[in-house]
Amino acid sequence: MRHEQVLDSLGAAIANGTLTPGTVLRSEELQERYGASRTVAREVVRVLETMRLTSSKRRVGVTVREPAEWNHYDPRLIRWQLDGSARPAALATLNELRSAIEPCAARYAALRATPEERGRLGALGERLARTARARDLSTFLEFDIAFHDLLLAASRNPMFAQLSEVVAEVLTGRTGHGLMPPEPQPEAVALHLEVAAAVAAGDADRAERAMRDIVVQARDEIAALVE
Amino acid sequence: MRHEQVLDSLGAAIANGTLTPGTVLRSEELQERYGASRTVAREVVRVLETMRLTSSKRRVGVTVREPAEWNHYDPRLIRWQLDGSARPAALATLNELRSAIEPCAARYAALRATPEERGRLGALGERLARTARARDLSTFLEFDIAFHDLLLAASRNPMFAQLSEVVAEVLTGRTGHGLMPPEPQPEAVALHLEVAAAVAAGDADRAERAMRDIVVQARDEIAALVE
DNA sequence: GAAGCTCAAAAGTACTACTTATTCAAGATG
DNA sequence: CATCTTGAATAAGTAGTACTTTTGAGCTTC
Repeated sequence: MRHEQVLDSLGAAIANGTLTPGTVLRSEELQERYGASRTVAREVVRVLETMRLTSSKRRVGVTVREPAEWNHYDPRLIRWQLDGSARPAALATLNELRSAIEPCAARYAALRATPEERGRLGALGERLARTARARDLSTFLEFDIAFHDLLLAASRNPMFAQLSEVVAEVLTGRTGHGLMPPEPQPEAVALHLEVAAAVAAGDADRAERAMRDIVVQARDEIAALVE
Repeated sequence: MRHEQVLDSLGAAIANGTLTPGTVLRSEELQERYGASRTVAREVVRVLETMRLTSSKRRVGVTVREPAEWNHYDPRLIRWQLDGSARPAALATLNELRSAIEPCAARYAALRATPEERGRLGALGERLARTARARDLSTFLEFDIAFHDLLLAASRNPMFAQLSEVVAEVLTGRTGHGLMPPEPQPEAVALHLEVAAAVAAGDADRAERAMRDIVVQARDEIAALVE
């Protein structure tokens, strides 16, 4: 419990630049600052070290690394950035990642999904279309996330599958931030149905193309809002 | 030092399935097995926990998680898999990841690279072409890695940039495993030059297309060898 | 047989002592 | 005067002990 508190506090401080790269901390100093024991302080530093947020050297101390060295795929680091001042930049980065992965994931899903997954994907597409017509934005988002989550899982690539949280974050971040049109766009819904159909048919090229259209649309949408 | 030894040993055992998911370890047991102190054992477990390879619960012990839950982007886990029996599967997964990311990275590099980077990319392309003509496969690989590394960095997306090690691993894995033709393919070289030219010109679509052709070629090459 | 209580097991936390590596500087040596 | 050696101080690494908290399992009781 103490461990997590200290870790979150220190990690967030580093992730958001309160502690700038090159800053040196001594472990004794950390114990005092957070009123934690040596054990807790050491283990927290170990964790930060495995995330490559810091590096420890004898006789020097714990130094904060450059952002370029961080392990940017660590879920915790992503969370710290999204919850802090770096949120807009983090969302942009994650959106780019998502737009790179998903078309490829759709391709492999078309090749590897189980019959059951193909069925569920179609069903989700249908429900998506229905909630879109009803203009129920919050359940639309829910089904949208479920759709992309299932697709990533069906790609049978663990590294793709692991990005489901990232995709969920990007999708909710978009609606939550008032960056979405008041109702789901008909073309987007049609493209989701197209992806589901292509996966059902095992047509990799078609699935990839349709998903690429989806992420390109999202990309342009965001780019337009940055203007 | 002790810490790293124990971590590598235990981590590799989990990553390669010697310790199957669901296995329960007690920390005291680990101390004995590796002859390490309580401190070392605890910190190793902490690290494995942050990599989501294990989960610790009071009164139960340290249980090995399902592979689906692991943090597959952790460089250490990637290494353990590549160095173990899971190597072929890991290389396939990483190759898919790489083929998804690089076209997108090329796009953003075309939009965001510094003038200096654009120049260096062109120079690397030239050197690539020269070593290809000379059929110097090992220095060709070296420049190939440098080319992709620079491109990923120039994308200005930290999550893309971080995959440079992965790309390097995939490229060397391909040549090292005797999976490459005895000499670099002329089309691949031409495509690299095309990417460099598109980036230099700031033509995002063209850069993305050329890079997609490169990774598709690599994908088909590997798919053909699996047959 | 279900609800609740007790006990023990195992991780979590705290603290102390000792070891090792590394920096910095003073002093020796050329 | 420059350079190399040596040594002391420092801060992380490792080891070990003691205590706390949680929780699963068996037992009791109604």
